[in-house]
Amino acid sequence: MPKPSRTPPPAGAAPLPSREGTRAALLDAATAVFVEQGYDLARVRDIAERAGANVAAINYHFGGKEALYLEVLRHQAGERIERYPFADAAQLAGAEQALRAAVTALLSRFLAEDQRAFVAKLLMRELLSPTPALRTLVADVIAPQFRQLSAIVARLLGPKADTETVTRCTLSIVSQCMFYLFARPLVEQLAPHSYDSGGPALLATHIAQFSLAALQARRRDLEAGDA
Amino acid sequence: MPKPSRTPPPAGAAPLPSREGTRAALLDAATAVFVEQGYDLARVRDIAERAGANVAAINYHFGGKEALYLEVLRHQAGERIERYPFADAAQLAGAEQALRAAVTALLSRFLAEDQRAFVAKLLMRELLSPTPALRTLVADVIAPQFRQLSAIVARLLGPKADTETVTRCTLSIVSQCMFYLFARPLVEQLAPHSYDSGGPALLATHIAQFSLAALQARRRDLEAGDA
DNA sequence: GCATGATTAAAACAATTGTTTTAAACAAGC
DNA sequence: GCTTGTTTAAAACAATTGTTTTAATCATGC
Repeated sequence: MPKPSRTPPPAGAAPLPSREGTRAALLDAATAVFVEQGYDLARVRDIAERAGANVAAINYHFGGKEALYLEVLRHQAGERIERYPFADAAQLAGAEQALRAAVTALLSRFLAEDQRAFVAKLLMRELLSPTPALRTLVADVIAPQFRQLSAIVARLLGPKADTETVTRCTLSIVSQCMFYLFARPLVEQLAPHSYDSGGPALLATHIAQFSLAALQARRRDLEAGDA
Repeated sequence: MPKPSRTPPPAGAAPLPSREGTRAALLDAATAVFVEQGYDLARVRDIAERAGANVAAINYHFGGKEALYLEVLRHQAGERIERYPFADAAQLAGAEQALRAAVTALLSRFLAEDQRAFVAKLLMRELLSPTPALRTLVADVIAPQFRQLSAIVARLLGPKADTETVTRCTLSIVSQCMFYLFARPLVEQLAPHSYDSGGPALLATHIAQFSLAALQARRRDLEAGDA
C-alpha cells in the first residue's frame, strides 16, 4: 500500500528547517507558543506549523507534547542559569545603588518584549498550574537570583536583621516587580499609562524608592531595639 | 423509539437537587470547579457530577460552558459588590490603623480557604488568560476596593501627593498582598513556613509595616519639597 | 550502488470534550 | 385526568487533540 505522494512545501509557509534544524526549530516554536498560550491551550499542530515541520516530528524528536514542554523549561532555565540578573549590580559600591540596579534589572526582565521575559512568563503560568517542573525551575533559576537580592537587602538592613526579616523584605520587593508582569491587564485598567514609553523606568524608580525607605526604617527600628 | 430506562440515582452521588435547585447547584459547582481548574481545564461533566445533575442541564439552564462561566463571574461579583473589604477599616480613627486593618483584610481575603477567596482566585486566572469579563470584574469589584485603599494612602501621603504617586503606592501595597496568593508555590519553596498557622498574620503585619514606613518617608520627601 | 538508520509526512487512530437530540418524567393549571 | 410547558437523562454527534502507524525520503558509510 503506497503512501500518498508528499506535498511540496507551500509557498508562504515557514522555510523548512535543514535536517539538523528541525529539532531546534520545534524547540523555538514551542517556547513561543507555550509562552503565549500556556501548556493547556498550546496545540502541537500550531507548534509544528510555526516550526515549518510536521506534527509527527514532535513525537519523533521529543516523545510528545509534555516532554517538549519540559525540554522548553529546561532549555530556558539553562539559558538563564549562566546569567544572573544582578551580577553587575552586586559590584556597585553602595548597597542603595545595588538595590536600585537590581530592581531595574528585575523589572526590565519581567517587562521585556523579547525572550528575556520567557522564563518569567513561563513561571507565571507554572505558578497558576504547577507541574513538577516548577520545583526545578525555582531551585535552579529563581532561587539563586532571590539569594542575590536577599544579600543586598541584608546589607541594607544591617547585622541585626534575622533571616526571616530579610526574606520577607526581599519578597516585598520581588512582589512589587512581579506584579507588573502577572497583573498587567489589571494595572492597565487601574492605571492606564503605566506601561507607556518611560513607564517602566518610572515604576522601577518608584519601587526602589518605596522599598529603600521601608528598609531604612526597618533598620532604624532594629538598631533602636524596637523590633 | 423509546428512550432507555433512566438509571436511579447512584447511592454515593451528591444528593439530587430539588427541581428549583438544579440551577443553583450547578452555579455553586461551577464556581468551585472554575476556581480549582480555571476555565480551560474545567469540564462540564465534572461540574454536572459535582452538582448532582446531568451534563445536559448546563446547556438547558445556562446555554453552555462559556455562559455558565460568565454567570459565575457575575454572581461572584454581585456577592462582593455589596461588601467592601475596608468599610469598617475606613471608620478607624487613624490613617495608620486604617491601613493596617485594610492590609489585614485584603490579605486574609486573598488567603482564605473558603469562598471569600473565590473572586480573587478567579481574578488570578482571568489575569493570565483574560476574557471580556475581566474588564467588568475589575470595574465593578476591584476598582471600588482599590479606590478605598487609595483614599487611605492619600491620607497618609498628605495633600502634596499627586494622583500618580498615590496610585503607585497603592499598587505597591496591593502587589505585596496579591503576591502571596498568586505566587504561593514559589513562596512555599523560597520561604517554606510562610503559610503555616500564624504565618498570614505575620505577613500582614510585615506588609503594613513595610508600606507604612515607605509612605511616611514619601510624605516627608513631598513636604520637604524633594519630590 | 546498496544497506542501514534517521527523519519526515500523511493518514489514521483513540480519546476527549462541549453540544445537541430526543423522549421520558415532572409540575402546574384547568 | 388531560394539556402544556419545564426539566431531566441518556445517547448520539461533531469537532478537536495528541499520538501512532506506515512508508517514503534522505544521509551516511562501505
